[in-house]
Amino acid sequence: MTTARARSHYHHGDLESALISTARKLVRQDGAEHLSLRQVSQEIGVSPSAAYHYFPDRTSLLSGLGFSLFEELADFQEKEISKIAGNSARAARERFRALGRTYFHWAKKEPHLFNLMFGDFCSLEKSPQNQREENRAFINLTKCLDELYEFNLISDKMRPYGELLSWSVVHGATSLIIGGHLEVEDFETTLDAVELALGIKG
Amino acid sequence: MTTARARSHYHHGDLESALISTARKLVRQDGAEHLSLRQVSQEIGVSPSAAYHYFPDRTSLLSGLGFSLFEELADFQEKEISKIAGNSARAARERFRALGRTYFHWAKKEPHLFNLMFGDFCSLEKSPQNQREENRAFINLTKCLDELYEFNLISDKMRPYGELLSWSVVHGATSLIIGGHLEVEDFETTLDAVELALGIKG
DNA sequence: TGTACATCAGTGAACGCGCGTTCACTGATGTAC
DNA sequence: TGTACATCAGTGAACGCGCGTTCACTGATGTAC
Repeated sequence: MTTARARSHYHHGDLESALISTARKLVRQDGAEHLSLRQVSQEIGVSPSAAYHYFPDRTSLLSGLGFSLFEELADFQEKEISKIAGNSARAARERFRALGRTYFHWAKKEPHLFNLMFGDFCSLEKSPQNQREENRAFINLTKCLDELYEFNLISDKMRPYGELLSWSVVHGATSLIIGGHLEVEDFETTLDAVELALGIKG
Repeated sequence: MTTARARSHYHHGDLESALISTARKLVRQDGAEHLSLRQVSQEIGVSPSAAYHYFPDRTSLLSGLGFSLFEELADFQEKEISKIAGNSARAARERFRALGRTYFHWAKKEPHLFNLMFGDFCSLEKSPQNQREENRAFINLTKCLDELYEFNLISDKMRPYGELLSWSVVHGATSLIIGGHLEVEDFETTLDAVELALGIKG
């Protein structure tokens, strides 16, 4: 970006990604509903109309940001998972919990961004891109459950419900906690409950 | 309202509740972020400043609406539950599922309202009133789980997780479905999973 | 290597808008005597 | 029962604002010859 910017004062060089990252910064602070194109442009130091070369309107900038956030979450999860090495049952269990924890921690750290991804379902049209990134996270979950299953840590009866149950519980607890309806401590208890439910422990 | 309105053309008679119910109507259509006091006033046929006798600002009107929505949801759940009579294990199970279903159906029918209650966590300050109404729904859940427990339908091991697990799963699946990340059919599967998890069936 | 020119990526002024909120006001109400 | 008056619940004009979006434009770039 520094080099790109050095090219010229007139041409920004990488405005599209600057728009996304500045939008990220502002949504992070104020929430998606307060994002304005003018504010984004001003922050970058570019005229208000420049953005229209990249996004037809405000909504599609938010969509673009949404996509990049799904990427970001998946990256974050994969990075954390990869820290837990080993082919043991123990490691598999830890990876499973890590998967849930990273989801929660990310949301807890960035509630406004989380809300853009999952809360403002109406302003965010469901693009095929988002679908794809979501699948990436979903595939990670499936891999993790398969691994547990191979170690006989999930009962046959429960395995088919693995993805749906895990994602719903983790997402639900996360939402309710950042919404102030449950306590932070409840998250680990919830993970315990899922493990018990799947037969992983107990 | 008709009689109250008939009193006079100048004095509305019941403006406070008219503000809430009109706000409800508009949020229902357009989402909370698009609610404007001017629009609400205009809809009622009252000057834009009249609302300030009842709500100090836009945000507190939304809070007021939020409170009334928690009431509404609890009412709806209680009404549906009460349709299922009987002191049998079977009835208890049906009441449990009904509790989850009403939550989901309500959200599915009114996604914008649901989003105001649970999604826009940032704009809605957590009033003691909301707390109370939420408790009402929570108490219904506890009663239902206790009943199942008395019929030996929940294992000792899982009973302590009952509320947390049920609420998280139901809330999570609901959010993900109205957000377009899961399919409508997944909701019943999710309920099956919770029942299996708690030991209610299987 | 130098130049003409199409294309790209910005500018900046202007549009019309609806918004939240304030203020001094006034019409209606109901109560005390 | 009638009247004076404090209180309540509205009015409507005005404020200043930031917004999304459009448009004709221009400066920079890079490519073909």
